[in-house]
Amino acid sequence: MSEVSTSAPRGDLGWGRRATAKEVAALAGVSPQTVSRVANGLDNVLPETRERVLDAMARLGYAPNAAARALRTGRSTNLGLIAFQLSRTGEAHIIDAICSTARARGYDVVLTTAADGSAESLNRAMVGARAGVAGLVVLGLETVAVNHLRLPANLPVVIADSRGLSVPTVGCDQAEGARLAVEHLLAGGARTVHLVAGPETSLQSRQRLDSWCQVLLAAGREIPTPLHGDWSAESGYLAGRQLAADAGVEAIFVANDEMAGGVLRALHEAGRRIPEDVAVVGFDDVDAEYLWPPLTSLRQDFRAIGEGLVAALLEQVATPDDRVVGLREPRLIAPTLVVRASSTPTVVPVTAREGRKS
Amino acid sequence: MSEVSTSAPRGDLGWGRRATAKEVAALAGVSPQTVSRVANGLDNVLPETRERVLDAMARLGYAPNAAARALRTGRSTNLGLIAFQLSRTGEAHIIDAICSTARARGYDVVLTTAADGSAESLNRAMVGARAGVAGLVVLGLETVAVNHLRLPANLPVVIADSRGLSVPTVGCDQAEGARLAVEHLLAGGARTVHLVAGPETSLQSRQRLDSWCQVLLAAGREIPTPLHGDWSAESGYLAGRQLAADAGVEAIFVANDEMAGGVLRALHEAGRRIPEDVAVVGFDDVDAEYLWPPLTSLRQDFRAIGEGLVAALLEQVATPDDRVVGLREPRLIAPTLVVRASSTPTVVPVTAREGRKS
DNA sequence: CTGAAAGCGCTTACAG
DNA sequence: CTGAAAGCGCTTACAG
Repeated sequence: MSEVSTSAPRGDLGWGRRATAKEVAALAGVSPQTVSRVANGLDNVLPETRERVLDAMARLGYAPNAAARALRTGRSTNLGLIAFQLSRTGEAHIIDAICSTARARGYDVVLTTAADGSAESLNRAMVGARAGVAGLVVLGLETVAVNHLRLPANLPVVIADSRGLSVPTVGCDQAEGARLAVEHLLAGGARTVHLVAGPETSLQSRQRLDSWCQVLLAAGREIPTPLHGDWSAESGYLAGRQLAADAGVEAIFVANDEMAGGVLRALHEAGRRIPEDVAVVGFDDVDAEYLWPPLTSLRQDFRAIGEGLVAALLEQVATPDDRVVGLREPRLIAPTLVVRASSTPTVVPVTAREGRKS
Repeated sequence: MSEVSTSAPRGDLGWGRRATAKEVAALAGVSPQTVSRVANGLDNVLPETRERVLDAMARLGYAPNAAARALRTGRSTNLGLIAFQLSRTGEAHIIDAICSTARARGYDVVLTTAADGSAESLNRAMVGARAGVAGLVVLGLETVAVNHLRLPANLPVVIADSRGLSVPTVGCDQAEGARLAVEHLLAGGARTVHLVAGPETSLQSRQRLDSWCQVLLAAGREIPTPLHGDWSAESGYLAGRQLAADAGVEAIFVANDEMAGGVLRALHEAGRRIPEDVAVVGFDDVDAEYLWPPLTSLRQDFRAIGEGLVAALLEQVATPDDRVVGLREPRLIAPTLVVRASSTPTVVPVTAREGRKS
């Protein structure tokens, strides 16, 4: 570990020292509040004056002190975002959408990661995150025990994919997704559909499971015992090995794509043909297209979910008092079924067959 | 879209209104700075007094106003984080590590997403992000034109995976990774190794390419024309189809796992056996284990990279003046080769063969 | 169109 | 161990 330590001053001031409006004012020969007007883009400034101020700002590298502004106005331009397992499937996509939407609306996003999706973990994260933010977006609620969630008082909050909480919610229509998956597999000729669900404590998993169950019931099919994974590919693999050992399994609905990847591997290893012997459908449509065979999956509109969350939150923020304007039906965004080769032998990418049409 | 709009007041105050130290002080019968002492955990407070204050804080739900504190102390507890394509492979893992490390050190992370990895895009993001943060972590620099990067003056900055910039750097040892990949494939018997690189403008891709080239050169092997993807699975698929059409291709090093997924699909579709006909190695080791066949890949220690970035940044922040203490050799974190079935026919998961040992 | 005054909530010396 | 005073940098009325 050889470390060449050199000094390379970047100016006369220490790190934290930055030009103030007062200094800009002095340089431009105006008062501080004229600087403020220019900084905030107000139009009651003589063009010539504005020029002088802008020039002085540029020369001093001025940027308004966010803390002072927040203190004075009482408004924060920070939105708290609580998430966990960013690397998991859809979470990163939603965060991406939240960030760009927030920025477009003039807000910064303060990201706090929770240890897991339990109520305790999220509560802890919310305590840390609530200071100095205009509102809170909570992602990754993974618990059925939503009543253990302690929401900060006096702060707008939206929670993705929750239910039964008195806060606005935006999320995927899990039930609709599961319905599409099961009906697609039944339409493909399977007598029934096996399920690899998420953790039993997961709200989302529960919703997908309930819907799966209802659709099978409505169709008068046998309802197999669902298996539970933890959303990881490995857990899907383990579940897949169980299902691969059962010759009666004709179709599997897997509650997310990562687990579906594991299921596919287990089926390959057992020599089961996909989809001829077993048809598989995943959920999320992340990386599904380049699994082998390409995985039929439910595409979530993560961008719409992220945008919807920010919109619902800012609606609250804009409300002068503390009425929960958004206490309403959850806003559900329907996923769409993207059919690929893992569930139908006839679906073959056209590009892949060029030059050797059968 | 039926929306039930109900009012549900959560207290007498509007959203933004929170208890102040003054109010806590009045309730506890002390002065505001005693409240401040308690809030900051100073020990020069009589235990009995502390109790009264803590009680009052709890009753009013007091939390110090972050903006006021930041303004007064001149210190920010925010770290700016600039990233793009959070959903891409390793980025989310690094961000996760950065968040938890930052929080453990008492900092919040303000996340800004850039449109892409170009110098212009990152410059724009930095302008927005530099206000009110103690320092900046820049992720996702994807341009070879690092000299177009305009770093904010008077602000500590660390950039992941950069080179030739006068700021501290922590990143993956790309050259070492590529070396391991190529040598592994050559050791497997391939006459040479084809490359599916990232974009030509990517610094990381360039480093992997250079190393690939050098290792082949040193081994006296033919150097095939590298193909360039854009890191996406689809671009890997397109490159894979070209390579699959060439019967001379025996081994492929793909610069990330997503593209490798596309390459595998193209090889499957062309009927090439993996690894008997073509051996494949990816990079990042994200989701590699559950591709089919399981993909040999270079595992990056994303957590170490994230922690290293925060550590390097806070080292700067702690420096009283603006010397760049960390202007040193980049801190490189070596990836490790995880060998799986995509590169060696002998590697078969033990668990998968239970009960039918050949 | 521009400026003097006041204050957001906190913490840092300084007294006692 | 506790409190009165001052000020961080900005913006919001209010004058002119």
